[in-house]
Amino acid sequence: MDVARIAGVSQKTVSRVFNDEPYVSADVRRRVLDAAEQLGYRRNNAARALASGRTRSIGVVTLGTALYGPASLLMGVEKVVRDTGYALRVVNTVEGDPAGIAGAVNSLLDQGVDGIVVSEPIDEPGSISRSVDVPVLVIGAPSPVLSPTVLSAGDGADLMARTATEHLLDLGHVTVHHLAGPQRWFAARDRLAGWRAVLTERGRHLPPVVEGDWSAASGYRAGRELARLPDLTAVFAANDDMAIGLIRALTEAGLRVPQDVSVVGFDDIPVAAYVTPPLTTVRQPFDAVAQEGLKRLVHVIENPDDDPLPASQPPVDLVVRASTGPAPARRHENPAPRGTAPAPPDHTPAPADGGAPAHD
Amino acid sequence: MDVARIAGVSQKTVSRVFNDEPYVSADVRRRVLDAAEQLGYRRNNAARALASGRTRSIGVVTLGTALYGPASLLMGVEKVVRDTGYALRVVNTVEGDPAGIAGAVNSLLDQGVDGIVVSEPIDEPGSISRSVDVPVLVIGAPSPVLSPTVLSAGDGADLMARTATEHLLDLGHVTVHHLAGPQRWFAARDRLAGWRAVLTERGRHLPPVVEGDWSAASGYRAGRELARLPDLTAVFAANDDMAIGLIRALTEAGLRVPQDVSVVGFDDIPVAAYVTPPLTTVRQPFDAVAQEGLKRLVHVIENPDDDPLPASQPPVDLVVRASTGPAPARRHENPAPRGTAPAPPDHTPAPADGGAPAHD
DNA sequence: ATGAAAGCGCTAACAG
DNA sequence: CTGTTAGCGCTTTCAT
Repeated sequence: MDVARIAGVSQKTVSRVFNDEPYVSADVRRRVLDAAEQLGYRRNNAARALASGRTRSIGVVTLGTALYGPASLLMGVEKVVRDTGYALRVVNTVEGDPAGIAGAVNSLLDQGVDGIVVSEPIDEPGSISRSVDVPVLVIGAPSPVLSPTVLSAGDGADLMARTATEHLLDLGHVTVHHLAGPQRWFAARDRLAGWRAVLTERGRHLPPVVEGDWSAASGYRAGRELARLPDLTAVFAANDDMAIGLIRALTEAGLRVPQDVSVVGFDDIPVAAYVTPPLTTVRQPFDAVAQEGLKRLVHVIENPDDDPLPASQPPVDLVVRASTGPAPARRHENPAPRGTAPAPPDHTPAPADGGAPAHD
Repeated sequence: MDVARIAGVSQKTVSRVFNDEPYVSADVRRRVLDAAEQLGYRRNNAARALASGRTRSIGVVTLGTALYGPASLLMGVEKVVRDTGYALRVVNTVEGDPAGIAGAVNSLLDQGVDGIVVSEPIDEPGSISRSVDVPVLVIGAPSPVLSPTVLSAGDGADLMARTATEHLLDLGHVTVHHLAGPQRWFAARDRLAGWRAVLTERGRHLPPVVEGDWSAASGYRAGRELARLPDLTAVFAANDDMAIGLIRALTEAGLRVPQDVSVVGFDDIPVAAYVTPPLTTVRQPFDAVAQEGLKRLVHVIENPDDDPLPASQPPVDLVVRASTGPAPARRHENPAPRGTAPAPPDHTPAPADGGAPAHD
């Protein structure tokens, strides 16, 4: 190593300097740093990885979509990974890819990573638990792989769904319909489960579930169906995009939101406060989830023998805007003609703020 | 190497098998593969990289946002990188990070990559051209780094902006206002340039530019200002999120879209067809751009001596929906009271479809 | 068609 | 505080 020669020290000493190890005199450190600077020296990661057995990188398996949720999670993960000094390797799983999660995890293992993050995996039929030997953090799902250390994060979805449903019930709606996400996604299943639990607990009628694919287009299609239901007064949509498509379809069918039908979304995407009407929704704490999960993953990687750090539940954040309001007066017993505005019953509270965004 | 021993061959032969090199008899190949399978052998990438000097990985520098544009680009890049057998390393540049692009590129170089993709860089003051020794693909901007081989892709923004502006002018609007993106972004500057060029060419008045930060919230704020302008009849917004916030503000101010003011967005985000009114916008060909750019980057990496593959311009895709319509009759000379519906002049074409999504 | 020897650039383990 | 000796698992180069 040339740096060592120029600085007049051994290779090992150079190594010590660059790894911030103790026991290097200030003088020697200076000389090494100068020599390195002068030579434009940059240490070779491949060699480091080979010699030490650690790659100092973390792999993440994501869905190949630009959907707000997964994308936010990925950005959150990247930030923490970088902050902790690791490098990030990314592999997508494509829906319909036979290899699925297992294939993605495998390719990460081939590349060499010290830990793996599986973000919002979907339930691939073929992806049976392969066992891996590095710690794994699974976000928003039960673990699809076997590993000596499996951490999980972001599993508050069902509680958030409960809150959304309860909000609607508390406004006086007799029951709440659900526009679900694709049931191959755990995230979609959890939201459905939370919704169902609340309705069941309160002894409410469980209307049939309509399933979308997360897109506004699918929400629109579902909305055309739902608009025909005479007892429809409240819908909990599994994400904001579908809620927006749904609202468009309802509006076109002559139903007013929220006077005739209330709609709650999920995620709080950036435009949610600015669509018409501004969307009541449950904000997902993507950054917090990513950050906390990664901290724990890195801790396990670097202290394999310690007890894993405890997980914490982020608080549920229901953002009430203008797409939800009190149930229309006995609409299900005495259906007013669609598109007509029944005078709001005077004992119910006024709808939430009708215009300006609730936050920013 | 155990595989070699069990298969009864030399280490080198195992290497040949795994690299699909010629001159291995079918029999030997079988034995090696069996032995590897049996041992659960997986070749060590660090050692490969160390010995060969190639890491078989490509690094990408992205903005740390979940914005639809950057996120779509990243997903497109991931797909091609995976398809070509490379691994993907991701580093974000955070706005305000002093290290900026240069820092991100540096960390990628430290990690070891065979090529670098810089996606939609912003104009960091301090990030003066560092010279790097691997090929670089820059998407949507002039190159922020010096490299023996610099490729570029996705620079059709200015043409797309022209098309959006022309669409508005062709509808009879006297001039077009522009709600710009943050001018530190090249993407924002290109769109502004395209808009300005058209207006100038046609000898139209150039109204002052309002600058947002890509968010719906900033579009909303801009909309409140713009709503006060008596001659406002058409706005070209630099992205869809801002267009949505803008429309909300205009609507709240009593202006109808498109009867009083026409709005064109940029990107064609998935909800664009479902907001009210459905948004006329310019669709960005993110996947095509990523795919074509990466193909060329990989080609350069693997055939350093060949001529680089030629770039191609994707066609501009203006999606006309319901947020644009004919200019109101002489609104600037004889301003109708805000919020009133002037009867549409009968010689003008009807606005585009008012409801159902144009595509899916 | 296959093998032997050398070495990529670093860190681990131990000496001094 | 600093140096020596090995060797990580592969590819390279040259033999055979």
